[in-house]
Amino acid sequence: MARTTGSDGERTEAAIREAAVDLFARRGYEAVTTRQIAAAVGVQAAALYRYFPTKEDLLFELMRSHMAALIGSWDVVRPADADPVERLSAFVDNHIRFHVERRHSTHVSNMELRSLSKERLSQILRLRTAYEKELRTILRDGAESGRLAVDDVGLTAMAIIQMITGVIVWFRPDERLSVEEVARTYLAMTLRLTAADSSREN
Amino acid sequence: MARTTGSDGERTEAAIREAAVDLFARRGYEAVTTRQIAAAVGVQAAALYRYFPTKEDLLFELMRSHMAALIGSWDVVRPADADPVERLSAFVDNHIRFHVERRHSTHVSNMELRSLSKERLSQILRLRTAYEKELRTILRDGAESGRLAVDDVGLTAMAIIQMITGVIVWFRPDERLSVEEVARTYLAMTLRLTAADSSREN
DNA sequence: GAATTAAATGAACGCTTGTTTTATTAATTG
DNA sequence: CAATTAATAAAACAAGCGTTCATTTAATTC
Repeated sequence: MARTTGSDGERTEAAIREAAVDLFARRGYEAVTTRQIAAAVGVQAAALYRYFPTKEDLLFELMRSHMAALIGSWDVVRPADADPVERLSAFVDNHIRFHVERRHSTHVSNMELRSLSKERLSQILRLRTAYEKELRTILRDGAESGRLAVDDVGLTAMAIIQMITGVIVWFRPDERLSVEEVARTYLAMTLRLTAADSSREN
Repeated sequence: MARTTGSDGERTEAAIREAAVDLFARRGYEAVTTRQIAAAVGVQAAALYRYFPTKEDLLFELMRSHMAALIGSWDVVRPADADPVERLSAFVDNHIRFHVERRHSTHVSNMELRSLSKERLSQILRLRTAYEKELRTILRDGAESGRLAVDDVGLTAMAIIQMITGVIVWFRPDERLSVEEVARTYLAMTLRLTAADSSREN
């Protein structure tokens, strides 16, 4: 056999991405073989190389598109000139929803960084830093205007990011909690954590 | 050559553990080869098998002893019959200090769970659950006595654990912050997060 | 309908993996 | 000092790895 009936490049590539995200998230990049990915797609391992030059290229592309999607999703909902409390609320809400919907993808992007080459690692980290800077800016504005209590902007930003990203470790939809409830509870914790003063005075 | 002058089983085993923790933490269990561990110790790969039956046995033992040490360290400082706020403070403080001192070990225990067999995975998870239960108990007591504001005990426990464990991701000693400062700041955030009422009334 | 392009196969490559076996030397014991 | 045990080296093992190559078939184009 060679080319199979009904085969389509675009569909195959999409299937490879999905299978790879799923397997990488579940078993880890290093533990997954190209033959396992191919088997999940329903092709031979050699077929993968039509779409991605190497296994690492595949990993990198998954991470790159994940980070781009994360930044893009924040760009859509980001309040233009709102006060810090409102911006912080929007950030947390968007972050939680995005991560719950993309658990596997997030897992890969957070856990498999060490499998990237130096150059590609710093490329992904640059995207991550850009995203985290959004939160730091909100916290700084909040601290300066007195609407938020922030001892240390960098430390608080990391603490909040860790807390709200951690949702993917334990949360599974279809259980006792809905995404809405989880997002609301995390938002409440974040606002208490920053002692958010919700009385407007601008 | 065979046995080398000055060779000592206990020292070799300890060196294997240290080298393995370090390499597993840096590059990931699957990416590290037995030959790399052996090279870091200064022996041949076959020598490892005098001390650990398989590579997975080595990983498991590192995780098991890490979790045992964590639980043991809490046992030492745990306040017997103190009020919830004081117990929560002690828990966070101990957790931060332990994890900062054992970054590599924590990394391995948190990230390499999927490389364990089913049986061993549940053994480690049982230890982890026992540890986390301590926090949940504190939060429940605090909620019932009105000293802590906790919407959802399980969710809050996970959020706090994620936040205070996340310190190992970014914190490096010898930088602008000391362990004491970091522990203090995280404690302050935790207490605000739970809206801890520090006015005693028992 | 022939020529071309796209999509995939199947076999093979060189290399590395975790592990086992065997032999050898150092330290300890009686 | 002889016998035994502990600690290692060295070499080999089969299995599996990511990747390449030549080839074949399906779909498209002219």
